[in-house]
Amino acid sequence: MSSSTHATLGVRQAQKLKTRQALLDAALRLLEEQSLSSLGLREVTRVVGVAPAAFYRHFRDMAELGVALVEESLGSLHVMIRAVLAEQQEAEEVIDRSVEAVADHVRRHPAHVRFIARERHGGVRAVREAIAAELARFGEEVAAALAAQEVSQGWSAEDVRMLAGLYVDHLVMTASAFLEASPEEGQAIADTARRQLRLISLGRRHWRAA
Amino acid sequence: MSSSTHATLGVRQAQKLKTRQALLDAALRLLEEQSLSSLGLREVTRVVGVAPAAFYRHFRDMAELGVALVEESLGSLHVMIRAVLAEQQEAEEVIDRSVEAVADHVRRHPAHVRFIARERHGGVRAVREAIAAELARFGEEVAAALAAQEVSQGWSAEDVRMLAGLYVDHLVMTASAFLEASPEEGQAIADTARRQLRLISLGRRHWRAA
DNA sequence: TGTACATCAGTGAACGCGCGTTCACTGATGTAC
DNA sequence: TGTACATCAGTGAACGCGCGTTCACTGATGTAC
Repeated sequence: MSSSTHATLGVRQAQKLKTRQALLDAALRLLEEQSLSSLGLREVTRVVGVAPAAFYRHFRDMAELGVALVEESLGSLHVMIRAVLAEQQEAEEVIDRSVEAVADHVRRHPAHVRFIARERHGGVRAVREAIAAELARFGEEVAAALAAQEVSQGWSAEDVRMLAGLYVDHLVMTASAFLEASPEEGQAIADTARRQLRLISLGRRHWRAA
Repeated sequence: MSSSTHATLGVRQAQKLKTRQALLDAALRLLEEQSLSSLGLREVTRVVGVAPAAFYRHFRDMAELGVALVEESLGSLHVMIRAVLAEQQEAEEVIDRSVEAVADHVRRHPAHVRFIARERHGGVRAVREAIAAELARFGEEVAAALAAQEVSQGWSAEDVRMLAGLYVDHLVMTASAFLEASPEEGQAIADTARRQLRLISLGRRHWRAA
């Protein structure tokens, strides 16, 4: 049942999807050491083991492959964020849980995280825009969750959005900090991230009460 | 007196410096539309109007030119940060002044800001490391300034550093937000940035008093 | 001040190489009857 | 079930092009006397 998608697709389409995924995987791997605007189509097909021309059966160019990678990369992050937001807990617990979830996500999908950090301001417009649009959606989602909390009573929608933005930016910064850190440094980064979130949480509780 | 550096250098060295600067300027201009790892040496020399081989009289490769650009780009930012830190004012004024200074800096040096945002997590290790080292120095400087303020009495050195890190990250995020925004959007970004800093400032005043 | 030699920033031609893209093709899979 | 034809993912050869790097060079600038 879990492979029903492929089962109903027929051999030909299933094989096509497999090649497409292999291209995405190979590109993601190669992107750990370079940026999208310098990644060549031939490099990718060489790793996969298909002819260069086969690339065009799946993507118009590397920018289009990059946009597909954005969806893949932020899809998994999206799942993680929703899981954390869904839990209803004490502020302190939410902070610990969030930092843990980010660390875990980076451990599990380092290449995805690196890709997003690298291409968020990278040289390929279509990819930058896809990332910006997706992160804006995260912001809206976080804002909706924050608005539903008691602490946000009396907050303007705009203030909630500014706080959500602060959280999303902090999330991305923390994730990319974990990425470049050794396991020992990871502890220090987690610690700093928790304290930063605690300070923001404090500011939140005293907002407009100051 | 302002051109004494060149005057004492002799015609030959002065001319060499001029070409070097022309290479840096051309590279910075080309980097608005692509990333360092895809920028070619021939592209740069073509814009400057010198032979490709002349490049090697100034830099070993594009990575070395990139590191030189980091120094140039963060040098001007450094001046701006020090100016803001030097002013002793009310919290509210410091916030307004900071956001204004960042907006102004982006207006004046958009290519420098774009370069730093793009290559901070870009595909060239030496450049990433140069940026990280320079931003860490900013962090130390901000931490020292924060530690000297009344509000920080009783704060541990590590807590001051974590707050400084939050400010530096926020600075970079805000600068790159300004960069991608139209003038009208710029107002909204400035407004959001001010409120975020106000919230952080609130959290700071209630730290360990909660 | 003038002369003879040294330095060296920039030249221009040459090289081998990998790139993106095109094209007619092949042969396994899919479809109609 | 079997047959005849259509589809189309992947092939492999070919192309023109711009790349980074090398090299011996040139001629203006610098230096020693």
